[in-house]
Formats: sequence, structure tokens, C-alpha cells
Amino acid sequence: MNPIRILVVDDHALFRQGLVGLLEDMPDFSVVGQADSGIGAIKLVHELSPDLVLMDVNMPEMDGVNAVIALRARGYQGHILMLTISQNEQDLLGALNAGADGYVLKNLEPEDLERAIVQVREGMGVLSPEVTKTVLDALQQPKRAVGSAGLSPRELEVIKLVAEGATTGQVAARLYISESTVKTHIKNILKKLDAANRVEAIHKAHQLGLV
Amino acid sequence: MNPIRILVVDDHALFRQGLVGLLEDMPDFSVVGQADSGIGAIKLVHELSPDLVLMDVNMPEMDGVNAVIALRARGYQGHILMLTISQNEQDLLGALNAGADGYVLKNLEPEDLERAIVQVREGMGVLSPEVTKTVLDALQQPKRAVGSAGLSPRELEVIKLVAEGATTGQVAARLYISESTVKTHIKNILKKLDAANRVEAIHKAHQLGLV
DNA sequence: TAACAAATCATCCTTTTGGATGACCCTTTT
DNA sequence: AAAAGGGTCATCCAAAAGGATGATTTGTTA
Repeated sequence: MNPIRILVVDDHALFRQGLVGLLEDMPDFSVVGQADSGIGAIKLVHELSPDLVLMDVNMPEMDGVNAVIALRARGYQGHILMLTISQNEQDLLGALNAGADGYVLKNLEPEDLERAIVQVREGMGVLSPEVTKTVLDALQQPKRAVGSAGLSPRELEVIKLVAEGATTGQVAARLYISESTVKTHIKNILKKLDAANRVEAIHKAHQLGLV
Repeated sequence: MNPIRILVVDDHALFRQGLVGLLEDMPDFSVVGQADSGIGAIKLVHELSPDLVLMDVNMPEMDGVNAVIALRARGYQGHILMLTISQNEQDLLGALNAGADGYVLKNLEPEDLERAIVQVREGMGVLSPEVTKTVLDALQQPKRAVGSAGLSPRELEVIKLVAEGATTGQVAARLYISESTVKTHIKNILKKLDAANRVEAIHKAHQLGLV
């Protein structure tokens, strides 16, 4: 198998050079380029089409997260592995949300970095143990306080149809009940959600996760 | 340091017994109980208050995911590590969202299991490489297509006020423009969002993340 | 310069909403 | 048995919303 063509992006020349030397010593890898900023990374990715970008986060000019956003927006399909000292939640979640395939800390052992790169190359994700918890926490969906905010099952049916743009008459037809009944339901919904009109009711329903 | 008190939950007696033997051979661990279903797990957690629950997913009666939900709902604060063969996305995300601290596959080496348990015990999260990608994908927030779905800045101002329940007249007053103008804005918003009325417009605006 | 999008305003007319009130029927809880 | 909540229906009326059309002004882009 051909070596993995890697682009190294880090603003600290010393660390970057050391890293490149380390990677070049590994037979499966080939460092095809280096950049010291997000701007430079974008340029080189376009020119070199590397298999994988090893990206620092804290950099002047354009930081790593914005570089990932820019790369993905430009259609770069290759793998991006963040390699940083930052355990900052914004950096972490920002990078992953932007489309990074992994996020590992610079304190890892060379052989762990090697394993991480191979893993990403195989289409898997990688996270350093230290940041995994933060990711899992971010995954937790806000718990629906009451689950229905006091709305009855029938009222939930009505509000869902209303949310989709149905008028009173259309809701009545869909539920095989009279318009009067639908109006009563909506009246009660407005009262329960403390909404002035159905628009605000849907707005609050969304915030409560009812729809 | 005291050994980590572990509860093992798995419906396959053979695997469970083997696992228990393995854990007991590790000096830092102490298996304080075993269960073969989610129901049994809930009962034993209540009685034993283990430091960590090693939980299978696929089980009769009550599966592991529902067991986690039930445990967390009952206020269990200890650590829960899923140990399963299932790479099913629902199982994975369900367990993590329910409050599991980690999700590892049964194909891992004994020493990796040991490392995973210690890691969770130290408050970190653990994911098997094979499932990390799925988690990262789940983390990606739906991209705001245009960021505004083609709505102009003024239209965004209008729709935000409408979402809060403001009528045409109230929006006009708040923005110091005439009702006619507000109606025109809303008309254009309805067209752009392909909504039949303002209720549906707010509904779609929520889905697009505009409000 | 011409075309275009955004923002502004108006009139006319129909449909939809929302408020107020009262009523009947059924379960579940007290 | 009585109370409470949910679901059903009706009438009346005022306010709000939506559709169709046309127009002016101001930037910005082609």
C-alpha cells in the first residue's frame, strides 16, 4: 500500500519540524507539505491534495477550526486530524462539528499518533481519552422537562398539524372532528403554553421539544 | 487505592463468567455482583452501589440502553461502561445519550478493557475506535444551508418578532415601519420558506435554525 | 447605465383567528 | 356521589392574516 500523504500544519516551526522528522521515520507516512497557518494550509491542500491533514488549533491569522471549516466548504474530502494542546470545549466541538475526523492531544506517544493516523485513514474517528468525556457530554440531548408541558395527547396531535401549516379547518378534516373542537383545543393549548397566538405556541413548542 | 467495585451485567452466562474471572485476576478490580438482565441490574445497583457497571446492550426483558435510562432516572451517579458487540447506531447513541460513560466493543483485548475501566473511573469517556466515527457524525449539527435560507436581514428581524407572538401591528411598532411593509415582508418570507402561513414559517425557521 | 434586490408604503377583499360563553359525554380520582 | 380533566360541539363577533396589485427609493451588481 502506498504511504499516506500527509500535510502538517502548525505555527511552531520547532514542533513542526520535529513532528515531520518523526513521521518521516515511519514507513507508512510521507509528509508532502507543511504550513504555518490556516491560510497556508488551504493553499497547500488545493495544490497537493494530501490524504490527511494534521492540523494544529491555536494559530495566528486563521486558527485550525476555521481552517477546517474553510477546507470542508471548499470541498476537501480527505481526512483531517486535529493535533493540539487545547482541551478547550469550543475548539474541540468546533473542530469536530466542522468536519474533523479526530482530535488528539500533543501529549500522546509517537506510536499512539501513528495508530491514530492509521485509524483515521481507515475511516474511523479518533479522540484522546481526555476529551472523550466532553464529546459525550455534548451528545446528551437536553432532557424534555415534562415531555409534553402539560399538553394532552389530543392537543399534541393538533399542535403538530398546526405546526405544519394546517388551518383550523384542515386540522378538523385530518382528525375527523369539527372545527369547533379544533378551536377549543387550540384555545387550551394557547393557555397552557402562555402564548398569544398559534405562531408563538409553535415557537414555544419547538423550544420545549414538543415538535 | 481501594479496588474498583464492579457490577457485571450480561445475559450470556458463559461470557459473563469468563469476564468476571478475567476482572478478578486484575488486582485493581473487584466484581461485587452479576446480573443477566436490565431488571436485575437495577435491583443490584440499588443494593450494592457499585463504582462501575459493565453493561451489555442486547439482553432479554430489558435491554442495556433502557437499563441505563432507568438507572440514571433513579439517580445512580456511578459510572456505566457499555460492553457489547452491537455497533448499531441506535444502541450506541441511545446509551451515550442516556448517560453511559463509555461504549466499547467485546472484541477488545483484556488489557484494553482494563485501561478502559480505569479511564472511565477517572472521569473520562471511552469509545472503541470502531464507533468513534459514528459519534462524531452524530455531533455534526445540520448545516444551516445558507445561514439564513435566503432571507434578508430585515426579514430575519421580522420573523424573529413574529415567532415571539407579535402581530403585524406589533412588529410594525417595534420596527418603526408601517403595517403594510410588515405584511409585505411576511408575504415574501412565506414565499421564500414555501410556507402556507406564519405558523408553518416559524416551524420551518426553527428547523433551519433561523430562530 | 441598466438590471436587480431590498425596503418601504397603499388599497381592496376574503379567509382565518381568537375571545367569550355555554353545553354534553366519559373516565378517573376524591 | 361529586369533582376534575379531557374531548366533543355550537354561536357570535371583532381582530388578524393572507392574496392580488402596484408603486417609490436606495443601493449594488452586471
